Amino acid sequence: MDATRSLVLTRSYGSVGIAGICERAGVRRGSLYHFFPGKEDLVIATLEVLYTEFEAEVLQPALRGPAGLRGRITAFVNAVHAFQTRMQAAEGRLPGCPFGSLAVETGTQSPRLREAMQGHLDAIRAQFRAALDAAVAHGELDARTDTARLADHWLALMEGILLMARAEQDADTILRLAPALQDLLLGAPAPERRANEHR
Amino acid sequence: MDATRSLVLTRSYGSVGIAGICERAGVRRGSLYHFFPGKEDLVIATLEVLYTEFEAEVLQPALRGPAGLRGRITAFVNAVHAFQTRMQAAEGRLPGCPFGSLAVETGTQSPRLREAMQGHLDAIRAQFRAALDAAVAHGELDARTDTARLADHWLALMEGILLMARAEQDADTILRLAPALQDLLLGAPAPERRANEHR
DNA sequence: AGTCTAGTTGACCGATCGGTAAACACAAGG
DNA sequence: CCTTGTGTTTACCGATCGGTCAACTAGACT
Repeated sequence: MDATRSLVLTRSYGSVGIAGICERAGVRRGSLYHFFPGKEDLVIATLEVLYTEFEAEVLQPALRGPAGLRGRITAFVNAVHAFQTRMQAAEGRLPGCPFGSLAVETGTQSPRLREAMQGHLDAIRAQFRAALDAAVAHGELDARTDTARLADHWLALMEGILLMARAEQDADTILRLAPALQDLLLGAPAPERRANEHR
Repeated sequence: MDATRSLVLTRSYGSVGIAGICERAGVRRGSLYHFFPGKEDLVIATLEVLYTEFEAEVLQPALRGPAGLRGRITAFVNAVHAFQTRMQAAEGRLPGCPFGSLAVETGTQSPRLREAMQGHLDAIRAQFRAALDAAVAHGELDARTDTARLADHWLALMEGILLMARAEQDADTILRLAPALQDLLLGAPAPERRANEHR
C-alpha cells in the first residue's frame, strides 16, 4: 500500500500498473491478489489510509490548534504546502490533491472509486465547516454566515489551488494562491486597500 | 480529432486508446499515423482546436459582451455551464475543464502535453485579466487592484469549481459554486449581509 | 501510357495490461 | 506424523496498448 500510494499520487490511476506497484514493494503479483481482489480495491484501501492520516496530521492540528480562523487557515495552508513539498522532494513529483485528482480521473469510469473519493472530499468539507462554525461561535464570522456554503467554497478553491500547483509542479503556487483563500473566507479587503496587500 | 475530443474530454488521456478513437472516427489505425506522429500529438492538436473554439465561443462573447464586470462573470459562468450541460447530454459525461484535467493527469508524465495545457491555462488567465483591467478602467475596481493576481485567483477558483462539478458529475455544481467567484472578484459582502445572500 | 504521390489498408510488432490458478512452503494444532 | 490454513511463487491467460510496415489504391501531372 505504501508503494501504491507513492505511485498513484505522483503519477495517476491509469498510468500505474500492478506490476510497477509490486516491483516497488518487492512483492510478487500473486501475493497481492491474495489480499486485494483487484487494483480498484487496492487503491481505494490505500486512499482510505491516506485520508485518515491527512485528517490526523493536517486537518485536525491545523484547524483546531491555532486560535482564530485566520491563523487556522494559515496553518492549514502551511501544512498542505509542507506535505506537497515533502512529497516532491521524496518522489520528484508534486501530487496535488489525490482525492480530487482521482475523483476527476476515475469519475467517468470507476463509480466505486469515485464514490470513495467523494466521501473523502465530503469529510474534508465537514472539517472546514466545523472550523467555520467555531469562528462563528467566537464572533469572528457573523452569526448568520452560511457555514456549509462557505465550506463548500473553501473546498472548491482549495482544489483549484492544488490543481494549479500540480499543473505547474511547483509548491510555491500554493503560497501564491493562498491569499485568495483568506479573501474568500474572511471577506475580501475593501477595494481601496486591495492592491498588493498580500505582498 | 472530433472523436479524440469526445473521448478524451469524457474519459481521460490514459484511458482512451488509439483503437477506440479510430473506431469511433471510422478510420483505420494506419491512416491516423499518416497524419499524426503519435497519440500525444493527436491530443495536443485536438486541444489546440478546442481552446480556439473556447476562446471564440465562450471567453470573448462572455467577457466582452455584457457591460460591467458582474454581468460578464455571470455570462461567463452561464456559458461554461451551458457547455458542460451540452457535453453531458451528448456524451453522457461532464468533462470539467479539459485543460486542467489533462494538465493534472499528464503533468507528471508527458512534459509536452503538460506545457501545451499550461499554455492554454495561461491564455485563459490573460483573458480574465483583460476583463479585470477593463473593470478597473471603468472604475468598477479600484485603480490599484492587482489584476494579474486577481486573474490568477479567478482561474484557480474556476478550476476548482469545474473539478468539483466533474467529480460530482453534476452541472448544477457550477451554479452552486459560482457565487464564490463573485465574492472573490467583486469583494465579499460585509459579514452582516453575507448569510444566504445568494439564494 | 506511364509516373508520382498522397492516402488507405490490414496484418503484425513487442510490451504491457489486469487477473488467474496450480504448485509449493511452512507453521500450528491434532 | 498428518492435516489444515495461510501465504508465496511462478507460469500463464486473453486483451489491449501504442506504433510500424509493406502492399495497395487512386487521382494528378507529364
